[in-house]
Amino acid sequence: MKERAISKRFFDDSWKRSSYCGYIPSPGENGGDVVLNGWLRRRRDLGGIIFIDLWDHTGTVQVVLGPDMGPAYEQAKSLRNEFVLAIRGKVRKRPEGTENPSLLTGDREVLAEDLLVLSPSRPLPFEMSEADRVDENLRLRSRYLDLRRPFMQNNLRLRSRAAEFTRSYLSSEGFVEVETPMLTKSTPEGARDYLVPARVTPGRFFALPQSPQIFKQILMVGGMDRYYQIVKCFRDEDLRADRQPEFTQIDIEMSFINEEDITSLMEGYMKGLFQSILGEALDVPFPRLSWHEAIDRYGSDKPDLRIRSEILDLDAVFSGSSFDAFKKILDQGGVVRGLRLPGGASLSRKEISDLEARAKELGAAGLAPFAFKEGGLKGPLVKFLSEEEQVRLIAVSGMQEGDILLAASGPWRETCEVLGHLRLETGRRSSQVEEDAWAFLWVTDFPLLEWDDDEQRWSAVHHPFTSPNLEDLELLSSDPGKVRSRAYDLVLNGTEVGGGSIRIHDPAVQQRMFEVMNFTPERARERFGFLIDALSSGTPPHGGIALGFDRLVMLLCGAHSIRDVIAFPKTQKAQCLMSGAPSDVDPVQLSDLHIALDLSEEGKRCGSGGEE
RNA sequence: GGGGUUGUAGCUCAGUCGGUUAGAGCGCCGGCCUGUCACGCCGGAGGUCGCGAGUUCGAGUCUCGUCAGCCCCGCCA
Repeated sequence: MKERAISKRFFDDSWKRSSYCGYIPSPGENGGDVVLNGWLRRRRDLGGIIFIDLWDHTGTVQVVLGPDMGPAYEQAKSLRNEFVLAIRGKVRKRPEGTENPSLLTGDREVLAEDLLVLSPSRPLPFEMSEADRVDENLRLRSRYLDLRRPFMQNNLRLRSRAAEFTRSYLSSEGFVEVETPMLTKSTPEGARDYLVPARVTPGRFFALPQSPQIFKQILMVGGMDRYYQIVKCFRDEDLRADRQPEFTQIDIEMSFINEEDITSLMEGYMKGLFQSILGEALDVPFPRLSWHEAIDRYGSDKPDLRIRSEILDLDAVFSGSSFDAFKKILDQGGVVRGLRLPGGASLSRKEISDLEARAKELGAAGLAPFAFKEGGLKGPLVKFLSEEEQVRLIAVSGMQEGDILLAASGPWRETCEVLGHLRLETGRRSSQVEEDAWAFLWVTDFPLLEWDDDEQRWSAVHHPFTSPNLEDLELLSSDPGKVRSRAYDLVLNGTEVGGGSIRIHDPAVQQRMFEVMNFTPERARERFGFLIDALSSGTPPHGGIALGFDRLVMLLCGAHSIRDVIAFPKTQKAQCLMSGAPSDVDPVQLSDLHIALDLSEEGKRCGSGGEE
């Protein structure tokens, strides 16, 4: 940047804007004198006259700088992109034939009379006009520029409006916003914690909350009745397009309620939110599926209902067939499931083998294609099916001429999930997705416990305070894997946007849970002692939900990553490319904390949504 | 931890079968231009081909490793 003299003029009241760039009064209305503040988005220097596009978050307006503006014209020649300017001038109608219909303010312009450069700009690492094509690496490093783009402006402003709606809705429903600690206690189960050491407590660590779960339950014990918070949560896990190491939840908990209270509250919330933000009228109540049905029909506990196709049960077709591999699996209690791809018979050999490779990557033993063409089934396994079985396969799958059916076999859940992934991926590729639909649904009746092979014990699918379905209480001893929980997830367009449960409020049931999970009383006490004490001190029946605010806003914005709705997101390696965090610290800071580093293995340098 | 993909000028990209001095558009710098709006015209500067090894007479190009971005599997109660 060139050396510039420090201007004797400064940003006094006379230079404060009288109008935003996008809201310039039309000359007919309230034309006349204006002061503008904004960024120089583009300049066109024609030699004797200079046009600049002055931008702020409301829009862009053309300013004309001519020799008749006096000494300031000389200065105007040195203006460059993204300089911050204050401009004094007069609004006028553009001369006939020079209107620009692609600009909202394109029928008018500001004839500059005076100009103050508030701040120059270095030549920038990328141009605003092509920022949507720029490498994300660079966007993140220069986030302040990225944020100046209309796309990011829109996303963050929409996010703000969504938060505002959330507060006002919950407040009107009698919820109290309570803040919970960020420096808190590490909890077992679940994601890896971010740990925080402190000088005054050497050798001990805080953990940043994975969610305020325990605190919100204690607030219920504390008689708060209805709590909410829009709150950051932290999980040290690997990232995805919809996961960040720190992410925001709308955290909710209510007393003296059951599942219906939560679902109707959320349906009212979503209806209001979509109406207020997008002007969309949602149909409520949302459909519900049990977890078992979701896996069985869609191969996912967060099915995207915008895709019509479902996974097909082919057990009956293959149980009598002479294909031994499938029969053997069926005899062992496994399943045969299929996925019909409309028009898929025209897939090339390579496309089919790619699908097979993907199925294997997802854990399937293989994938058997049955193409329906030239009036009959084609495929390597057709010869194992009798005429009658072929007819039945076509009938069961609803195949039409030109379709293909992909069959897989193995354990129920794994097989469904493999086909569930293929359903999504092929559905998206062949645009079977109803793009402008908002497909909400509730997934209920999750299993309460699952067997943890590593630790050789039952562990909570949701978390250890989730209430079992009281009808299944007996199974807790006899067949823990069969116990249904009172947990529920809210799914939108194949994204889990929220999840929660009715909690255990009976200390005896909680005790029973810990026993099944093989937590000794000592271990339970060490980890959750304060919660156990609280729950033994008069606990109202209670339950709640947490919504993944970033994911919800992402869907509202039509963005494809939550990074696009977070002002300062981190990369997949959980780095902040702008600030360079995390970074080395001064050895003195470490010694204050009594921390010694052992990086012999790792070398010197060096995963989030609505679930609670 | 694993699979895929990308990395060449400030940005977006091209670069043939491994072969002489690595190119284009935009941006930047200088000059010209009074109705442009992706202004136009003339000229110029600008390169650790992500990094490190290896193969070769010769590597942007081939091989191995490594770093970083993105997508995915595992993981995320």
